[in-house]
Amino acid sequence: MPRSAPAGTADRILDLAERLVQTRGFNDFSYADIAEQLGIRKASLHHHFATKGDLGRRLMVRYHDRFRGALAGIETRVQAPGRRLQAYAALYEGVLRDGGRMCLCGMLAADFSTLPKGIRDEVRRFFDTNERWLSRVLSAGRRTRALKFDGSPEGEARVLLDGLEGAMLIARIYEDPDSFVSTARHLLAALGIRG
Amino acid sequence: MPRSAPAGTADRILDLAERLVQTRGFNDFSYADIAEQLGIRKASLHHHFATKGDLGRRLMVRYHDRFRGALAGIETRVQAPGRRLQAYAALYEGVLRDGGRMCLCGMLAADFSTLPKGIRDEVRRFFDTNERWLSRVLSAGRRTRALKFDGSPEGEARVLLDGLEGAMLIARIYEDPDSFVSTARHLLAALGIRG
DNA sequence: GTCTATAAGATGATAGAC
DNA sequence: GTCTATCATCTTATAGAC
Repeated sequence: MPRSAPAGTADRILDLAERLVQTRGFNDFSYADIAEQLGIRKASLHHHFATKGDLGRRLMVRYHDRFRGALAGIETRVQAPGRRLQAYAALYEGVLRDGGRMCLCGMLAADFSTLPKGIRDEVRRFFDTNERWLSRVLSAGRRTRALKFDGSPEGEARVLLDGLEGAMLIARIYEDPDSFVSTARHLLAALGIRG
Repeated sequence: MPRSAPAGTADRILDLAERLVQTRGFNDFSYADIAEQLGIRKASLHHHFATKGDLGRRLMVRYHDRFRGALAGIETRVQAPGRRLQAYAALYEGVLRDGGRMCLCGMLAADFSTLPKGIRDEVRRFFDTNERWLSRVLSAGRRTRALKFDGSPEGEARVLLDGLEGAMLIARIYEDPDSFVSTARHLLAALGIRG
């Protein structure tokens, strides 16, 4: 397990790109934006990420990995299915409150038709991961009667995912994170989870 | 009430721009795209819409007007609150099935931070209209016990709006309109509406 | 209302020196 | 690994003829 020390230029580039994609979209930031904020020249960025498609794909992979880590962390720290879903929603809330960011993959979903194929595949995989995780939590929760819902866990997982992404999307334009929290609470309450 | 005859160049421009924004986003289409599809030169477009911001704003106003018309149409044709909400969801479904389009305003919500102020205001107004309409239907529906929900009509309206927008956003990347329909059904079922 | 011509700026990307 | 210099291309927008 080498390196994790002074962050590395590549990671600092990804940090800046991540924020830019989350707030402006994939096509509405440029190498010039990153170069300026990093205090480096545009040409140097190409040494770390040959093309913008490259940058985007590796950005997605890192985000996906981190998100998987966050989900694993929830499973370690939190046991009750209802609390796990609350912690899940809190992940989204944190992103939204951090500078009015959109979920990286929600933003890329909007940009989808203009993305290089490699990035598209990663975006789908991200949502697959989320849906599977939610399905498992929902399924286990219903088995122990901690959660209640009709229909398939997969369908219910999609309702949650759709609702949280949409709530984020719209709360952003009103600069009103509380609106997101309200919808999240409604969605969880429908499963029998009390705030 | 003059004119509605041969569509007019301005309206044909808006038709093309509308589809482009809904599929690619506001910053990812150009005057060149429209000029090509319309068989006209780029410079001629500026005669009808001086700037791209102009085009976007007038696009929003037209979309908002039409949507208001569609909502009024539902109120005329459909009486039961549950059916009205089904008809409302069907509006979204129609857009999604028409070439995998995103709701115009959902797309502009993603583009929000890069939009000219005039367009931003129109996008917010659009969502305001939707939320008010939904609130009224929900409120009336609960009064007659046709619909059931806890909390405020406004909060419930936002849950519906968020859910439908998010369901559209994600169904698009899987090219799976049925996924949207599934989430829409779940959301309506939670209000006591049976398909 | 549409055209040609043109402008000024941004974009992602490359070559080659240090 | 970063730099300067350069590139072709695309972007919105304008001037002025027809």
